[in-house]
Amino acid sequence: MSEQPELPADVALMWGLGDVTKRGPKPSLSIGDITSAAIELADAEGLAAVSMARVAERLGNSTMALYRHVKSKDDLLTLMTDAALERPEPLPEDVDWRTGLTFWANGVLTAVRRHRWYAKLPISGPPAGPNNLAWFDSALGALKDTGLSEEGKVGVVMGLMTYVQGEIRLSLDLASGFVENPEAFTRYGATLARVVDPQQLPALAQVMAAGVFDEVTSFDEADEADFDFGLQLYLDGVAGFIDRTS
Amino acid sequence: MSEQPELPADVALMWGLGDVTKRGPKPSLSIGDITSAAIELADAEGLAAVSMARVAERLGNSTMALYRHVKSKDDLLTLMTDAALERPEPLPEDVDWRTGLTFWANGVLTAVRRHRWYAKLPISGPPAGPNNLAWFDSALGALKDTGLSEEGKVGVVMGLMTYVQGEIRLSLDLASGFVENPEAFTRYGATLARVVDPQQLPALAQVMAAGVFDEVTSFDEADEADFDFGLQLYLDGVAGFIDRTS
DNA sequence: CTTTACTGCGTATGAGCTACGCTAATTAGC
DNA sequence: GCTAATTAGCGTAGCTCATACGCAGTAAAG
Repeated sequence: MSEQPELPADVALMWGLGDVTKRGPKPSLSIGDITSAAIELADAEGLAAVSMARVAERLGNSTMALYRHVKSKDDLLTLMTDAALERPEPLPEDVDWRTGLTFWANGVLTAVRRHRWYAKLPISGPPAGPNNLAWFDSALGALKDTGLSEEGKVGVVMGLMTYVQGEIRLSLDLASGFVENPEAFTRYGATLARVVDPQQLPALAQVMAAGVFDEVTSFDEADEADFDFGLQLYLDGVAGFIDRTS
Repeated sequence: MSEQPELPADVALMWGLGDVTKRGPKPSLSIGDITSAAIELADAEGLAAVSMARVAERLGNSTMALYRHVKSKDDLLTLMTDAALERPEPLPEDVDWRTGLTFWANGVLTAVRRHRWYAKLPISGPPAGPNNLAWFDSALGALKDTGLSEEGKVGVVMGLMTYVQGEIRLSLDLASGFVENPEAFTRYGATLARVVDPQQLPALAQVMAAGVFDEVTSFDEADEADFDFGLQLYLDGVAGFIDRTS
């Protein structure tokens, strides 16, 4: 009745819209419990540690019990991608779109940084989970007073999401690469020096000669600055777009 | 002698700078053979099909033979990330930086699109393989005549890489999500309608009311347009940056 | 009280990565 | 040419995983 069957199964799960039947034993597990346990495990020991057995163990249940609530492991991973985002902090009142989007982008970044495994999960479709949509809405809301068409707003937000996505992925991948093998970073300048032939890669050689890769940056700082630099460039572009279309 | 031991093992592998010893049987496999076989397999059947056993089978060798050339499966995946990029097409002569970077960005996109699994592989460190560095050099070269400092160039290119990375990942993830489960896309508008509460997500509801999600776009086209839209916004920002600093 | 639907779980299967050690090939040094 | 050193290929086996299947117990429905 209240539930048409049109919703994809995983979307229904994320919104907690399963069929509510009353027979049988009370479930001792909820999807939320399972998802949280999986997230805690991933936070603590990395995504590789998330096996159905380990998650079940953490919940004091058997491995196969999980399959009563979740169709497959991939299903669980999808749930994790939405749950990990949590709800966005509401935008500050009465700020211009640029401040709003900067706030938003930094919010996404810090939300995701709490879960270093996030970037390793594939995105299986357009945003559909409650948290993902809340973030989507929040970014669109920041463009409220720009006079852009709805389609224009979506384009701007998509581009921003793409940039932030890229930054997240790069940043998190590099961060875990750093933990695994710091040498690759601290010795980066030296490595390039061994390997780059100025004849073949002249522009790169020139950058190296200027000493740009010499300083062993603390990496987290460098990253933050790069993110903001690229973000502001993108927002400059958006500003031009808004001027042009209004 | 000619090889200091300073290079990380995987970088040495990518550049073909292993120690050259002469004793023992002639290897019947080269690292290049293994990498190519793995890439062909991934192209044909997806990344999940790339197991050490399948790769070995394709080469007519036993599984364990591979481990004489490659430290682990992760090692092999790292090699694949560099090899899959191939060499960049040289930039057209005498074009301005903007045309150059647009050409470059589209080049990356098409190179990577040949390998749909690319986005699923983690980036373990800063660009160090021969192909990665060639792309890096190519982008830096496009900024040759801008008067930017070397550091400024690196910043601009990093931002661009980040954007393109994000686009690649999103685009490829969504594409494979589409193959797997087209409904999630064709029914996206309907799904949102079921799930979005206009009170809680007003900006999103407004976009939906404007019908932006109604047309079932052919998806590939939509994607291409989005990429270019965001790219041009970013380059607008870069143009401003160049003006400001010269 | 019986039927029904549903939860939890034990078992088993098959696939995957890789440590270990053996065999055979090839070259270095004499 | 002969011996020792070194290395490639590979068979076996151990471990971890995801998950199909079916059984047993439980709570609501009739």
